[in-house]
Amino acid sequence: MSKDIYAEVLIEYEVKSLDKVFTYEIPSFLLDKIKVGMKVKVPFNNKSINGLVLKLKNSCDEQFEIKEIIEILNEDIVFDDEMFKIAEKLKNLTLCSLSTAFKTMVPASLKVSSNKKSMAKYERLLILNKEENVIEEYINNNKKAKKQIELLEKLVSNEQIFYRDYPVSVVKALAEKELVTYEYIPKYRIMPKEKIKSVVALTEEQSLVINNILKEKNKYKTHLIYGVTASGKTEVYFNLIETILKNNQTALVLVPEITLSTQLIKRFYERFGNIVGIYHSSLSDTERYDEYLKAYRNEVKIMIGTRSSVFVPLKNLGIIIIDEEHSDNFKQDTTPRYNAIDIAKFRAKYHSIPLVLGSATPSLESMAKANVGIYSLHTMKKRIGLSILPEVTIVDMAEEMKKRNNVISELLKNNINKCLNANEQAIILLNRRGYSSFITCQNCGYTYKCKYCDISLTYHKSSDSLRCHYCGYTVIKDDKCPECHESSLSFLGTGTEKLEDIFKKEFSNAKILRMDTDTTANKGSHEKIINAFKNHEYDILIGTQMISKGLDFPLVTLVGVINADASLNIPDFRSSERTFELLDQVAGRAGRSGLKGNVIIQTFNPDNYIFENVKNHDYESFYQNEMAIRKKLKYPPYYFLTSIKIISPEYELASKEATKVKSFLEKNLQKSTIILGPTTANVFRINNTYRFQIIIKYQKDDQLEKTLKDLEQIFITNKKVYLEIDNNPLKV
DNA sequence: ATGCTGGTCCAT
DNA sequence: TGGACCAGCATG
Repeated sequence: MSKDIYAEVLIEYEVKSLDKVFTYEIPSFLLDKIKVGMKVKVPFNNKSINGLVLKLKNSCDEQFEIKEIIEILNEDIVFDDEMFKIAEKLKNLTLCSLSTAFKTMVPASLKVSSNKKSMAKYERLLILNKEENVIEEYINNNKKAKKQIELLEKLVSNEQIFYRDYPVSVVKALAEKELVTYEYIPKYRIMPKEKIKSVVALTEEQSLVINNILKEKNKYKTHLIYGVTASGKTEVYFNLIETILKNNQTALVLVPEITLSTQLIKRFYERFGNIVGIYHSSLSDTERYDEYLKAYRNEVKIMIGTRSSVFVPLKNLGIIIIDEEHSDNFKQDTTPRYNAIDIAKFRAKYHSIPLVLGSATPSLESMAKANVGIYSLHTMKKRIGLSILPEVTIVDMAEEMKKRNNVISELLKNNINKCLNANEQAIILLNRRGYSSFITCQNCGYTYKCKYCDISLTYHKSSDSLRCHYCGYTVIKDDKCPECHESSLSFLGTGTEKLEDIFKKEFSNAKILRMDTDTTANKGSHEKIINAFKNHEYDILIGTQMISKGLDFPLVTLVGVINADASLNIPDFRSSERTFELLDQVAGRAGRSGLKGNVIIQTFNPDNYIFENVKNHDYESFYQNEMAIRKKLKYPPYYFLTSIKIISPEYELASKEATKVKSFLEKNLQKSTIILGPTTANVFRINNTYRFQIIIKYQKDDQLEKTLKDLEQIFITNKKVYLEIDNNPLKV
């Protein structure tokens, strides 16, 4: 048999025009070393660049000059068959280049490993450096050094002590005598020394779900766990994973956002110890790389992470769990626009294992699939422990306006006061950050708008500036209207920042805390705010949707929603679904520890059907109502969507090309497919580029994939017009 | 993506 | 006539 002396190499440049393979010769000194899936350095266009070996072959009938591979780059990770197939899948789902697909799947530092470790996120854990009898002896001989002895005794009794827990002098003294030393431990991996055994007795409901899923643990199947809040989904996950581990398999757990899941992660550590890995975007590059490698080397058996961890190469995968499956965060909103759930399905299929989706408010798509039997549905209706569902009241703000209660209704005000008097806590939701959402001149009607985008600027009082929430463009506010030079600028639309001011005036004796993207910009500030509120250092927490999820504050008995219309009026067919979910979630923050909870929702549209459903905590009715609307309007889950944006810095060009795209689609897609547009996109101008949008609605169209690929091909050479194709977009 | 080619244009 | 500049092209 002749040796494979040629290699097909994928070039690392992420451009569509280079989305093909180039053949290289393998030099003799690398002949038996190069394998498919390795990173190599190759000469390309008079430069030496990185590439990935896709295939080996022993002949090459091509007529051009063939160059030699220079060297092998990183041998830590060699892509296996599954990774190749995932990359291919990702490419087909999102129409990205293969190179982009691979880059998306691996941590950034896989390029070339820079071995410098940042210690920033590490803690120094003290450990005893001598036999216990030596320590005892030291303790007996040095009775005066109280702090030192206290430290040593704690260590002897297996307590966790960190370098920072004691004065430097104390630790140094002991370290110099070589009695203690320390090791660096990644902060996020600090866990209690004792694992907590599974002591929790399962409810009947929980056991049933577990058994039903495990019955089919050796085949691909998507399971939807529809479990109301506090029904004990986590315990179900734990039990599933325990069984999988016993089988020598591994588990992948996806969560929407790591900052909201610290509680869950802690419980995982307590339960499973150091076989748990964490993977998300706020780890440093090195840390991400480490975690990735640990999974690859089968050193961690459970990986918890956000969207991108769906690509982590766990060995012998046995189950994939996606918690809060309805979350938008599983879909990436930059290219490649993939949905982690789709990738999870692909991997589950590849391994013939179960995929478990869990939520208290499943996405309509998932629930619809469960209802027609594509997913198997597991329902958990019973709440565990003390928590009782709070009472929800809807307030008609039109009525309140007549009484001149512009922001805070009488009912909300009374309830806040009641809450404060009882020394309990309140959460106030306002889904709009900044001070006021726009500034208009009362004299001439001038409104501040972004220079580059088609968006009104939001006023931020703390910096006395106006900011574009799309591109970040910032200007300082003038004292007078820049148009007519009158002092008639007025602040319209209330944001969290203004609300904080209003609350501070209205409830002057209460301690008020605000949480939104502006107050959580710094690392760790998110946790700080949560902890401060949990410790009852504050009475009222004001925030955007950030405060609606996953948080558990036992003393919160009141939840107020200032303006439910803010999210309801977003021009998107999913806005009702998002609002229901948001309100249901935030309502769940009230009364979690046996205290009775109250939820007050203010709206100008009290007749909207979703409020009735929110009031009764009635997901099923909401589902029925919303499904009827989706059916009528031909939206998902009844139809699939694809969005195509045609983007150009030249208005005329964008418009013209958009029309051409439309006729191309009409020519090539099936008759049953609906093509809408082109219309100007939701935000027509962003960063000085104009965007038109075409929406494709279809139930089944065999021509779609090919047509979209052809369309991309046509635009490859067009440097002035850019296409943005989004299959199954979450936001239209 | 990016280095190379070959053309245009203009000052020397 | 040489060089600055740029669009178009090929990259193994």
